[in-house]
Amino acid sequence: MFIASEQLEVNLKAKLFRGFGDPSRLRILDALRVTPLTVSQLVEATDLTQSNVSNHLGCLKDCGLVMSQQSGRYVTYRLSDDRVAELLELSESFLADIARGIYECTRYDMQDDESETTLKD
Amino acid sequence: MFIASEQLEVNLKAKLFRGFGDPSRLRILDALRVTPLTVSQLVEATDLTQSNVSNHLGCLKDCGLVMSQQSGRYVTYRLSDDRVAELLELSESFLADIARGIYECTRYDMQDDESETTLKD
DNA sequence: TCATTATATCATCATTTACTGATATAATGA
DNA sequence: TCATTATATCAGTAAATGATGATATAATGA
Repeated sequence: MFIASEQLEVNLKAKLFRGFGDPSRLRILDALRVTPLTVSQLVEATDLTQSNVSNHLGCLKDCGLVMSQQSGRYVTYRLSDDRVAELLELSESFLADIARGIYECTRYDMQDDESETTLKD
Repeated sequence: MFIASEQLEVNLKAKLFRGFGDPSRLRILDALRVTPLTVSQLVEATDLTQSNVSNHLGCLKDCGLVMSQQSGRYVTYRLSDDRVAELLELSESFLADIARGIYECTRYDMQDDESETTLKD
């Protein structure tokens, strides 16, 4: 049995991470790390279609990763919090080391092309 | 046009975040934050089925979030890096503030039951 | 050797997700 | 008002994903 609020928290956290879990959305977020941008600027920056960008922005907003501000017919999106960028940075630092580890560390057992991380005993 | 290595990096990052992007996997990771555990201990800790846990562990390993160590017929899983826990902590801190913000900040425009984060202008 | 135990893998099904193209909404300027 | 522009939404489709039950593998102890 699980406490309802724990369930809720875990679901919310999963939703948050799923916001980051798509290459197109990561490209949108990467663009917004530099500066706030309108939808059409994001379309240009990412080479995605307009409807695709709008849909992803909806998802990102729903996950709380971005916020939007309308002025005239433009809607400008920005990261909603410094920790969004921090999460991206931390993941990049982690990935860099994972990649390094896979090539440097002989205790890692690589098989196939997948990045296996089995620790030999 | 996108540089191939950028594409690869973004795909890898998306894969990493998708590892966190499921409630069952988050519960597994939460359990492993405290201490390394065998598969059967994880089954008990999470109330998931054995095959479900094994499948999720495969996913987590593939994403580089956990590593495994076999001893006898037991396989013990642990978080692969401190930054896995750090990413979880950062997301929790973020979610806590998002939730607080939604209730406290009158500049946020809530509609429906969704956690809207539209900034009024 | 044989039965048991721990874990992994596989096929299947239902659900979710991402993308596309078309259309709707709504602000602007002529 | 009308045409244009910026953005959002929607239906349809293809692909990915998570859960389940059954089965495979492989280590252990009798």
